[in-house]
Amino acid sequence: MTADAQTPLRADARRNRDQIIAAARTIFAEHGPEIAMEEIARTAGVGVGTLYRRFPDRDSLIRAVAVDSFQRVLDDARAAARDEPTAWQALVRLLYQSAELQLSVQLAMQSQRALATLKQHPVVLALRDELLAEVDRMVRGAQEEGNLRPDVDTGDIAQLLAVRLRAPRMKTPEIARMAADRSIAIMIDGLRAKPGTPLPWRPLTTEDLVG
Amino acid sequence: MTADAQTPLRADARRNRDQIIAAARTIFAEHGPEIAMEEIARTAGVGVGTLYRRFPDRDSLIRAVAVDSFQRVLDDARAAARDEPTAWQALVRLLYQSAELQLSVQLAMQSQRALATLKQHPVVLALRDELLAEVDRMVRGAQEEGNLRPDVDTGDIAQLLAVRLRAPRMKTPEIARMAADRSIAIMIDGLRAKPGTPLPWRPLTTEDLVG
Amino acid sequence: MTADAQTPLRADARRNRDQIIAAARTIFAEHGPEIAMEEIARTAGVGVGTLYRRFPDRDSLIRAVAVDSFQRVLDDARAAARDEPTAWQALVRLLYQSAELQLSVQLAMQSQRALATLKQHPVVLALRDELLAEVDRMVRGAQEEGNLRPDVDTGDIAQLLAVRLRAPRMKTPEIARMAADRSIAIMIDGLRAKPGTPLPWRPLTTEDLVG
Amino acid sequence: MTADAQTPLRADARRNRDQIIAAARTIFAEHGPEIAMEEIARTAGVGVGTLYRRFPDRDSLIRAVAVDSFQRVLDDARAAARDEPTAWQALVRLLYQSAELQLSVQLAMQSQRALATLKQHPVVLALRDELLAEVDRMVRGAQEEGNLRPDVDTGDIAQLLAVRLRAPRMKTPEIARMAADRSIAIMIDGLRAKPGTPLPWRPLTTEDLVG
DNA sequence: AATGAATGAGAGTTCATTCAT
DNA sequence: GATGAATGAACTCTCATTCAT
Repeated sequence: MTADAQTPLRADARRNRDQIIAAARTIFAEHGPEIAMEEIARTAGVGVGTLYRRFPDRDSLIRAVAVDSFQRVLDDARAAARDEPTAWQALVRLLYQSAELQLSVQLAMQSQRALATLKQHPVVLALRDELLAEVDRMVRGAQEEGNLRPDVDTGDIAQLLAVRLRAPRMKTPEIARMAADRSIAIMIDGLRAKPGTPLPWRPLTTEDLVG
Repeated sequence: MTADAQTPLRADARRNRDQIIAAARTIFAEHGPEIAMEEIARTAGVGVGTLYRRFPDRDSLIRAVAVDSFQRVLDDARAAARDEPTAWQALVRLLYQSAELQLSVQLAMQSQRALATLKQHPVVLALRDELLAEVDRMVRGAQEEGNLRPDVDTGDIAQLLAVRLRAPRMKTPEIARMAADRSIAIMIDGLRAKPGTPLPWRPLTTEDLVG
Repeated sequence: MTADAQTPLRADARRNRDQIIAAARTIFAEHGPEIAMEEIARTAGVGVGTLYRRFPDRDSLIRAVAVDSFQRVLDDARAAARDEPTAWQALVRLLYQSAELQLSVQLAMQSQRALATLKQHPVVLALRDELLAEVDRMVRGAQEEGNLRPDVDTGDIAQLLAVRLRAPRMKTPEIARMAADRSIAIMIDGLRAKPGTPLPWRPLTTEDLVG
Repeated sequence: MTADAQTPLRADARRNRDQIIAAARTIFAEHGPEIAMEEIARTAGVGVGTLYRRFPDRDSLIRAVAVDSFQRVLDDARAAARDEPTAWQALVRLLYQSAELQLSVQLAMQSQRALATLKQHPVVLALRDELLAEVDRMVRGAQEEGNLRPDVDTGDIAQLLAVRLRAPRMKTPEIARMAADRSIAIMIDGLRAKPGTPLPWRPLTTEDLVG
């Protein structure tokens, strides 16, 4: 009944579901989460009726997209932790790869309603917590390695991760890519363990974020 | 200050106009530019009719808010350029003060429609260009001073300026303030003229932004 | 307080009132009686406030225009009765001159509301009755003269009078004029006392009209 | 029958569409083309949403009603041409039957906007032209028969046809019927080929009408 | 007394969601 | 199960009328 599959859907139903989520991802990213449901259905190549059979209301669809998206970031983070030689490098890679995160965060940012919706959803919260735990491990590791300045904490990193999502739609995708990479590089330089200036206030922890 | 003052409005009309823009600023920031017009009117303490007399449609109101907002950032930037001893310090101050910019950028980001609206509007475009010119001067100055790393350009700074708009609505305003200050501080450290790592690609210029 | 002047208005007020009625005549004829009040005020060269001071609501203005218009037709009818040598000629002249009647009848025809409004108004009703009485006299006279076929009555004439108002806006005003004159001429030929065919039903009297 | 049948509508949709047009016919005739859309929907027994799905805006509905109405008059005219022994009798019958035409003409007359709308619509224009062509044939035929006075042309007849639309809403439907029949009879007598008086100006042709 | 700004009820239109086919 | 038609609440915008200047 809800997005979280229980009975393993019939093959065609499964295909529909996937098409719908894919369409919603794209179209939410482009037009925000208030886009007409009919539009999403059309893009997915199904009727509205089918959309509503799968996702009983808009929030349900938003949640499904967010879960899907968070899951991908989490996978990225875990792959980075596994494959990179140092925690610092894993962190750097995660920051560079944060593009995917953009979607979920954008969803949340673009509308109060979407935000509220996601904050209610246990699956989304669980995934978010897992992601933060992963980043937390990297932060501690990188500080122990001496690569990450000691006066930051996970909350600070999360802030920076979120940067990627600003993307004031540049002239071309190439420029957008450059812009993102460069601003992350600047931030990474600012994160290295050879502080130019002490940071103001106090390190932000995971706790500070969890609203 | 406003976009199209022609006949100097009657005193009460003027007051209403200002209240409406103020209300729209707040409420756009909080709920995005699709919020019901009635809501804005109520917040401003006027009837919908009055709102519509002043701003014939939603776009017109969005434009007015954006102009008002851009004007303030521009004022900030000029004050910084005038009052600070070095271009670098002016730049740093502008980055810290960028909160105001948030609104206009958010407006543009939150909806495709708002973005399109603003890109059409000559006054908004003119203000944007003036602001970029101001930042451009600071960048050159700070590089000549040897305070700003030479491998960045105005486009890179504009990217960072836009960071402030992420604000995943922290637990409390105080934490939000801290978060903002700290991420800016990290970026500023990354900008100092003692690069840890060369930045990827090439410096982004004003040209790269003007889409 | 109502349209029917009591205290002889101040000269400028009087001028305003006349301008408003004149403007309303024109604009009602062109756009129907639902036209925005503001439009009428603008055309009359006064503010809405002034319009409302003179005519407390739309109905009141409609009534005033109708009275003004009926009065002119009545004047025409009386002049015809006075100046023409025979009743038949007076009738013919009235039919040709009926253009003015057009406005009031159009007013009534174009909207249910206007019709209801006018049917309520004693002054309008009185004028209408005086006009019908005048036509009635012509009809009897023309039948006694042997010029008008005996199997018609005043109601039939009133029907024909109303024809003038159809005017499906011809190509040019000249053609419109021609069209009106010719259809009236055809009808007049049909009215002459040398019937081609007996008319169906029975003569329509004034009574049949008064709804 | 309808303007733009593309996909053969589903049975229920078809039924709704017909009900809507029927309701609109009635209610436009009674209250003019500015009547609230909701009213039409209620009369048709559907929701506003359905009305708007079928006819995206008011103009679109007005056009559909006009097309439907014109089609009926055209059918009448053709039936008359086919069934009546002489062109004169066909013409007489058409004049008497012109009640149906009333609606379309009223629509056009009652509001500037409706008129403009119809003048744009190719289907309406085509039907109008076909109707005029039909009348044209009758006129020539009746003149050749010697039944119709030679100094009139199709434009004159069209004028008279339009008479039926005046109907200053008589006391009862019976009286309205009588009034219409009688004024047409008078006009027909005026049209017979034994002119009492030469008509003024010159015969009006189809060309004179096509504005 | 004249003006035009303010108001808010109401009309037009869209779209999330339900339901008949 | 899929589809798209129907529904009506919600929102945008207009305009008759009132009221402060």
